[in-house]
Amino acid sequence: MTNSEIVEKLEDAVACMELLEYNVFKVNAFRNLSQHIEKLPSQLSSMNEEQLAGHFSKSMHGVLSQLLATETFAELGQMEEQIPKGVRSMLNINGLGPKKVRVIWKDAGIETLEMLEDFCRSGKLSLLKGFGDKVQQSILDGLGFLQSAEGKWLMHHGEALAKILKVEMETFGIEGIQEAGDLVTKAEVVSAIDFLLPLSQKEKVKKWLEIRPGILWQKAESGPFCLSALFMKNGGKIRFYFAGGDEMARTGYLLNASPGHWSEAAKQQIPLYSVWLKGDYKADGQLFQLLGKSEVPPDLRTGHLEWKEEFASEKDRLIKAEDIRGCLHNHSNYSDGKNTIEEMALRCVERGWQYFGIADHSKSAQYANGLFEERVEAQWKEIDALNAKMAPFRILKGIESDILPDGRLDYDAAILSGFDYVVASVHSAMKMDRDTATQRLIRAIENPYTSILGHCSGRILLRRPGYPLHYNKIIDACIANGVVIEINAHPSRLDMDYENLAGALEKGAMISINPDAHDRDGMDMIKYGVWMARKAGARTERVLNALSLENVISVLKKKIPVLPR
DNA sequence: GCCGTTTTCGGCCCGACTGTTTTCAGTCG
Repeated sequence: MTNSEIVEKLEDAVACMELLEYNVFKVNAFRNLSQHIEKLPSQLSSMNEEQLAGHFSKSMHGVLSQLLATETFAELGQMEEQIPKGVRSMLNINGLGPKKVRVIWKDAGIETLEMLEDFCRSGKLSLLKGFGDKVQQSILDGLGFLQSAEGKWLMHHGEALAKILKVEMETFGIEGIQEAGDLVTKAEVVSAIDFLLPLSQKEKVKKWLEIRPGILWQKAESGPFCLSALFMKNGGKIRFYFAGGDEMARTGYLLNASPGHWSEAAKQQIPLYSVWLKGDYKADGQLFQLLGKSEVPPDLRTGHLEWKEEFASEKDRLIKAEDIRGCLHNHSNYSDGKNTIEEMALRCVERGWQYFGIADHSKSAQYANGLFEERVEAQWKEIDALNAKMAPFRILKGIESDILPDGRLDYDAAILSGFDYVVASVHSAMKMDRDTATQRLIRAIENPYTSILGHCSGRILLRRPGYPLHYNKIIDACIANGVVIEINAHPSRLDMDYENLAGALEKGAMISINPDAHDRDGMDMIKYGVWMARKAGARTERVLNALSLENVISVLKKKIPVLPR
């Protein structure tokens, strides 16, 4: 069992305990344990009993030993028996916490999400004590969002699962496995894990599906060229497409392009469909030759860029992972990160980067151990000392300053002016309407100390939608005020989304691809931001952290060269 | 349940919003 699987189980336990009204401090002890394990650099499964006993208290050691041996623990099993699964799922609805869910469960006798939906639709929920029309509507909205997210994976989770499945299948003797679909087109989220295989492998895949625990082969939904299956843990789809030797490229192309790619081609009277269907080709490159077009890699088959006249000359100028020279939105153990500033910086040096910016949480974010003024100054001193030691590598002094509900930042000018740059982000009061939320962000953008607008919509993919915004106004304000737009590269955010980002780049905005790393490994997440920036059409010179240190500093001082596209 | 002790039990992070109340509980980040 991996640490993250253990954390999942502990979080399940926390949810159960809250629903069963356990002593809040016991619940917190489990929550703290879970957070502690999340931050551990090494896997618990690699520790022996003696080491475990040395690291954890007696009772927590007992829990962890059981988890490692049996993938669950006695108390969790007992709790799960007492609470219907549907009741536990209700905690995933935005705005519903353990107290309200308990009332829904115990007072109204609601045990499934379907029952909850009916109850809300009939207007009965708003009659319960402590509930009203707004809560009822917000639960209905939440249920809708939950349904739309059901059975999907964040990209890093989908990628990891696909990798495991591929290795298992290869070990089973299945050959010629290719990933396909969302994993290859690098979609925002993975709505199905798709594989493409030679037709000769179909019987072996069937045999593998018969014996693989946790995956349910859906025979009724399978056909001669596709086996469909359900990943039981999250209800997600896993599909195995098959093609005869000559048809691999044709089938692969069908799987590895988004609907927009086809519709935009049709709109522009490009004969993609007829060439795809009848053309004589064995690889994608030949297909594009037949079309007389420059080859479009799968991640750019979105319909946004690839059929434009200038694509052939532009595509090599799009940002690539190797163009990145540093990263600017990261957290250290000063706030809620796991590593020291030096550890984070050293990882950047290992990656061959020239600079690194620390942007810990600001004082409003006390839940994340945000920095009061005294600690900011202590951090600056530490950074100065590290810069003296690590030159010519450079650590920039940043902060992720909270945007307060009225649009002010949460430090005064005296402190803000001391940073090399300020990432302004929203972390609270996210239920604003479009006009109010837009005004709030614009006020923050107009703050003379704001350098980068962080994760602007506040969305968490598959968990909550962002607040609505007038994107045109936000983008115009960023350009007018020399504020760089972040693409938060964490696969749960990818915010600003690539479609709005494309509009921003068209207008001449500058972007920064920020991993929002909370530990050294978190910097790997930058690749997902690069993927999205490419879809948005970001050329290297429009990406702040692909610039040299000297140019980064000049941009952060608001000297952005506005280049026409 | 854990921690830190003045060793045997008291305290455990918190500010602010939202929707429901009519002064506050629940939720969130």
